Amino acid sequence: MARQKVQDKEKAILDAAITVFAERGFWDTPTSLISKTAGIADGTLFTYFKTKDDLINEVYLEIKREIADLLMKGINDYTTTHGKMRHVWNYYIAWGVRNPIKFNVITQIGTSYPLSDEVKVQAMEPFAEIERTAKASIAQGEIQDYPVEYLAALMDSQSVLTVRFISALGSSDADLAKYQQIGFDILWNGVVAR
Amino acid sequence: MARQKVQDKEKAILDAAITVFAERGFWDTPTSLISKTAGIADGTLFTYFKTKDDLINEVYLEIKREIADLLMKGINDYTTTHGKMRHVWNYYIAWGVRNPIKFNVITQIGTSYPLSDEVKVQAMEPFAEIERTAKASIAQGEIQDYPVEYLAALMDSQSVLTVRFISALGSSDADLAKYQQIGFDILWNGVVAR
Amino acid sequence: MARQKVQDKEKAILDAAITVFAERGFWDTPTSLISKTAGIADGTLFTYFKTKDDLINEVYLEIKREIADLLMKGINDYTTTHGKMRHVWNYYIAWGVRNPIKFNVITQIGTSYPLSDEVKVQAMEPFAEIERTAKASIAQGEIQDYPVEYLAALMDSQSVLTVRFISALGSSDADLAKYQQIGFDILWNGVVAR
Amino acid sequence: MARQKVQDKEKAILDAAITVFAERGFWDTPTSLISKTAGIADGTLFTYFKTKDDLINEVYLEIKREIADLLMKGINDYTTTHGKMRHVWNYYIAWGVRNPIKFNVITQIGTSYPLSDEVKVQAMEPFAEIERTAKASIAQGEIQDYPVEYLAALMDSQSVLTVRFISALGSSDADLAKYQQIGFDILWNGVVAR
DNA sequence: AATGAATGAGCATTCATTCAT
DNA sequence: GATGAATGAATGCTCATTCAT
Repeated sequence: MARQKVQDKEKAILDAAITVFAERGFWDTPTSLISKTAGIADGTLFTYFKTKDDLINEVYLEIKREIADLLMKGINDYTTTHGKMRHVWNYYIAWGVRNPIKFNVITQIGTSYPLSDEVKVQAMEPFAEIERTAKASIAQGEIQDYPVEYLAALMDSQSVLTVRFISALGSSDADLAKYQQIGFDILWNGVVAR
Repeated sequence: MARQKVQDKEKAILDAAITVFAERGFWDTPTSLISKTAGIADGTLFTYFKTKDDLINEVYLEIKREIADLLMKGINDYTTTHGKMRHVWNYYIAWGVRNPIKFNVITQIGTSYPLSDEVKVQAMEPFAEIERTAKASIAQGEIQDYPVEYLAALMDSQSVLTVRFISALGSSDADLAKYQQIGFDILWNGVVAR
Repeated sequence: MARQKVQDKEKAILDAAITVFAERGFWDTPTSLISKTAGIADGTLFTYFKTKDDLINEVYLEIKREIADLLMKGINDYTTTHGKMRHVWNYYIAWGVRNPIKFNVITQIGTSYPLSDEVKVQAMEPFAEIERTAKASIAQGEIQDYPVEYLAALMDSQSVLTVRFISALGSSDADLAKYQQIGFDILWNGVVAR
Repeated sequence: MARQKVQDKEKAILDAAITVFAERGFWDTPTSLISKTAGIADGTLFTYFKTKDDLINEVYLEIKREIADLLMKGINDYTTTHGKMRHVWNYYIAWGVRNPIKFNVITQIGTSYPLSDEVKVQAMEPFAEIERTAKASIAQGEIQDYPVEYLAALMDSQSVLTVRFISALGSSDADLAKYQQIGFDILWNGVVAR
């Protein structure tokens, strides 16, 4: 038996990519720098990812999955829409602030890289639960009857902004807590029916 | 006369850059394509912009200035905070929907290009008036006492999202009007004191 | 038994190489494709052929040997020079037309690959009988007194051309017969003493 | 006015390519070696030839044109088919023997490179006159009624072989004269009606 | 012996920038 | 100032070969 493709190595490449992408932006990052950072030979990268494009898509998916796992984990401990959304909001903001590198990388890729449609779809899937919750809430007249897609996009964009804001302030626990609160209040007050 | 010609050429380069950046993303756009689109020789571009980086920064500033001019123009026709903000909001959304090329270019540059600090500062300046308005409003207890910088960032991110949303729907006048309304309502309800 | 297996594998590699060389030209054929076609692992190829160069040389020899076996087999059924040459000519042309893949591969290698001298010599050996026949014929005054090496080369080049010509026409039996005849007539009339 | 593309430089690249192609075969020749040999920067090669493929096709055409010019020049000094063909034969053989490098390169490219159809057609054009002569001769019953395409191919392949043979012998004037004679005699006797 | 992951030199091509004209 | 040919470093990816398993 020859050496087997090791998951460790794939992971190492992904991690290296995330690190250097965060530092220099992926447009400016040669694959050779990723290999070097991962501690492997230039050619080896391509046994794990057929092209640089594949690697970027995979980096994106990997991080999205990590986020989804985190956010969906405790979500059913809550029964109210407010509770569920608050949970998602808080965890996402906290994750973003605590993982600034990964956070930068997904937002960067998301906004300025032509991801494959397949990947886009896969990246959305895990968040379906949130949309379901929102729809139910609208149906009950709890939150206003705005198109859910707009609300989803809104929540996403506002969370990104909030993470960036906290990061710019220095990512202290106090700021995290403060803007988790402010951000969510604005969002909720903005959409709740009254 | 000669002066005129020169300014024309600079403008031509800037316009060409915006066009091709929108089409292919600026990371993927060689300066030679910009020159060609502008109808000038490859080398000439560099007598107007010392480096490609300078050009990108200038493109960004140029568009930001255009937006600022537009938004600030009629702002003092309104006396209330609500009126002023609504005016800014509506004009910005409409401008974005009607100028998708320029809109894409600034958001693209803004999120994935390392702009010089100087340019970032210059780009903010024209929007100072809005911040002043917001501060006054907070002082009067009209809108809640949240940090203005956060509010400014919020308004910005939400408007970008809204433009994108309308564009994705096809940019009809009806959608424009609808989401101008929804978006502003959510924003205002989110921050207003009650 | 194990011996058998080994020989089978070497044969499998050679066959695979011929197939893919014919399809894509050997300059454009990675050894990995040969391994894959042969149903073995990349590394295994190199236990049978030390380098790609060795493999190419061996492919060449293998095919040359096959041709030699075929041509020399019935040659002594004929007693006249004309009969012997006609036999060789006809069989070679027919073999080339019926085995276009192998035919292409040897001509391709022969004209554009730097074969080792040793291989060149080995490839010639089996055709010695033909040269002997020609020499005898010259001695008897049957064919003209031209250097045999030139005659041998002539016969070779003309047969290659003839095979290619028939192949280009579609390799029908009628064309095969027709150009076997024409080609040989020209050749024989060209060299026969009168 | 900027520096203009100089014909000298294009010529220098073509010459360099021919030289190194002859030495190592074009499959094994990196463009960087051609540039170096031509005394230009790596990138410059691509301002004259868009791709390596273009360069190879152009090298082929260039040499074919040179040959055509040479062969067609004095051809109409002769009135008989025999005279015309002899002229073409002699000049071609002599050119090949005196220009072994170029000669190797065209035969190499011709037999093992997938030339564009357009180039193949262009390369044939100048030799149309020869085919016309052959056809006329057949019509008069001077040479046998074999398909002209076959005859053309035959003449070509036999001349290549003859050049190679003379070259292998050392390219002396004596050998040149001797095999010009032998080769043509065989060819003519092979096809002439009797 | 067989496997196939690992290696890293090598390659065609691109492109921002320079500079002779 | 304008031009566009020249430059050469940089890049994504390939592939013959090695070698740990």
